[in-house]
Amino acid sequence: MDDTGKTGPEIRIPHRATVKDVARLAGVSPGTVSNALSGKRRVDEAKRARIEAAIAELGYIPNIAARGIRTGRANTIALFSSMPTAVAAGPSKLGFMMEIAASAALTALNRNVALVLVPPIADPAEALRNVSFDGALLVEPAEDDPFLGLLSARAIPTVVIGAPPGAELPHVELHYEETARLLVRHMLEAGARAFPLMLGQSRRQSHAAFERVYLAEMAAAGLAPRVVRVGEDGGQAAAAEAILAELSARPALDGVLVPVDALATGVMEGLRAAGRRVPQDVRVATRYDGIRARTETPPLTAVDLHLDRVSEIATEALLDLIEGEAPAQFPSPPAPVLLPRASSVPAAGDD
Amino acid sequence: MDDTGKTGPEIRIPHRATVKDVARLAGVSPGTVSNALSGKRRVDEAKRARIEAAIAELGYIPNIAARGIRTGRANTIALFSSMPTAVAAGPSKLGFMMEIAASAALTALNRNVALVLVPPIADPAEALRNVSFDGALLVEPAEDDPFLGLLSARAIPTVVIGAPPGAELPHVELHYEETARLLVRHMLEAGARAFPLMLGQSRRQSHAAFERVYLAEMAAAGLAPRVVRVGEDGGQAAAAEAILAELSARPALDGVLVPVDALATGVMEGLRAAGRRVPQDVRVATRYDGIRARTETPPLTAVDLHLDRVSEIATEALLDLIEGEAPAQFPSPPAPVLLPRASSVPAAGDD
DNA sequence: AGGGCGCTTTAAAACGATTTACTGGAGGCA
DNA sequence: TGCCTCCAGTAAATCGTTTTAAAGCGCCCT
Repeated sequence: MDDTGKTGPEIRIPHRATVKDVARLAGVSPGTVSNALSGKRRVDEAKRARIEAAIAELGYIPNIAARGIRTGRANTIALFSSMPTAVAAGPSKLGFMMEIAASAALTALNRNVALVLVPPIADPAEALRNVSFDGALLVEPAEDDPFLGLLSARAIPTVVIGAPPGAELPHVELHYEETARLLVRHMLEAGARAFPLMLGQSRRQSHAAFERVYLAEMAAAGLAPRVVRVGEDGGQAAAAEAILAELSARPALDGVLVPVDALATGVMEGLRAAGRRVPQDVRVATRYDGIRARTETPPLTAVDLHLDRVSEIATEALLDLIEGEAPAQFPSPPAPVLLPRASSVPAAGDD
Repeated sequence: MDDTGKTGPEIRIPHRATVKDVARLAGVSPGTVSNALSGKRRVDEAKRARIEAAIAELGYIPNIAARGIRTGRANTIALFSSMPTAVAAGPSKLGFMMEIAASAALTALNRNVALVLVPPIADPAEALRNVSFDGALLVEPAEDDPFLGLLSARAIPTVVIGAPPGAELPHVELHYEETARLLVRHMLEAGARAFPLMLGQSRRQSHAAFERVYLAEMAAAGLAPRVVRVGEDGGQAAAAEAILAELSARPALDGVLVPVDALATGVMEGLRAAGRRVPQDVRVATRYDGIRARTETPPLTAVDLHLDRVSEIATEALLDLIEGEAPAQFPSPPAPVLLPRASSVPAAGDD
């Protein structure tokens, strides 16, 4: 350390009060203060009053780290996203994750637990090393999700939002099949007859469910199915390219069902480039009703997934789990609701 | 504790490895392991290798709470929002805060620090008691912000986004005046002559700056200014009511400048109810280019504040501050950019 | 009166890391 | 060779809290 100047905080730090200070001032032992605070054991009413007074006078705030070392609790839960940043962060950096985060943070804090945000970074193990938490909320993990392995290897309580690969973990449904059914049937009702399903390449339950339902419904309607897979890392641009290729191979295309909203943006871009009109020539629908769906021109038909409620349920469940309560059955979130918009429903005057 | 059943986790917890275990396996003392890990002192190359091996074999992860108790660091920063929930959370629970949160979380984690989200709750002191952090990011605090007092009383390093009341704290500019000037001049250029400025009632720097600039620019243009204040707690509904009252008192109104986006939504609602067309009869513009501005019909003219970059700068500054670096001058974020939209710019065919 | 019971209180151990203070050995210099 | 310095290593102290084990006290019952 060099000597060129008085660097660093020379400010007199007010020696944040400890439980010892409180005990001394109240004339009791530290153990008693602890008991008064936690309510784990009876403490004499008069003493309790003196303790309260001392706490107020000193402005005492318990040191959470110190408590954590003894109790093994961090009073913190983590929210992980493993989606590739091109999709999760995207141009607007909002969406899915953040909608869940806001609701989870509020729910957790109401139970005196803080929520930490763990964005997708290069090395997942690195994240684990720098953040301490009692449990994790995992959003729509892929089959080979890097966090999933780490979390279960460490036996960290985890609640999945969506459906866990393997169905081993407690999870809160996002009603994949029902959502898929809503959208496929809507496309059919909107008059689409030759519409591919465009999915990301990562192995996710939601993709599999969409594919399953799509194939079944198309078969039932006597139509030829077609599934297109796009590398999610490429994001929007890859989707635009893919839809152009698709158009030249199958010019009769009259719709696209593209669940991932970032890819939907790309599809719209591609359609515009190819001179196809939405919705007159091609119907488009996506899943998540986020900023992308709403601000496209025209706005995209999507589904209200009730993410705030889902997140709330998942957070409550995780906190129960951490406290050792049996996971029991989670309340099922409200059913998804279709939000028909101009991208699939021609307005009266359109042709 | 009752005895009705084998409750609690009987699962054999794998005894998470500690520094002692690592030391024993590597044949050194715990202190040496600590030094190897932190790099604070030289350690023999051969020993270091054995330690690395032991760590890998045991899957050792340092206990952050234990470290924190000794070093006084939590390796965590908090993001506070004190905005009333009716505005900050609103129907979509997205927006401003979350956009900042996403960017801050990423920046922090790149420096091995976690970000915790502290939503506005009833009792701010309660929040402080349950979350431990080394520093705080405070977004656009009001004059009498409840967190502000608590944070400075505890001498917690804080960086304000926006401008701090009293200019005491380090902060990152949101260019209030420049933003206000962009918008007022745009309204004038768009042909508005009788347009009130609608503000929330809370005492914020941004409101004050908007008012100052608005009054000056109107005076320069020889126009009569008019400032309307609306209780933010009422949110959207209050704004709708206010604009209706304004319309009946001043039927000549031909524009509204309403910086808070939740209030802007209310204004649009009120204008629709009154049968005024936007933008033909009334020009409308707001500040934050969030989901509300983009999804209104017509979409609202707004300003790109570069929140992601602002948040990144603020987070870096806070981390430096925590590490004792002189705050120095923060890099100034990019200048705000006007985003003219249909709410203030009549399309070619409109009349 | 004395033993036993139940309750609150306290002193001390424990949690898992970092930091301090000391030790022993290697090497340099006279 | 003898002395001094420097360096890496270890044992022990330390951080602030909770928890354990033991002690103290009052009271009832016989």
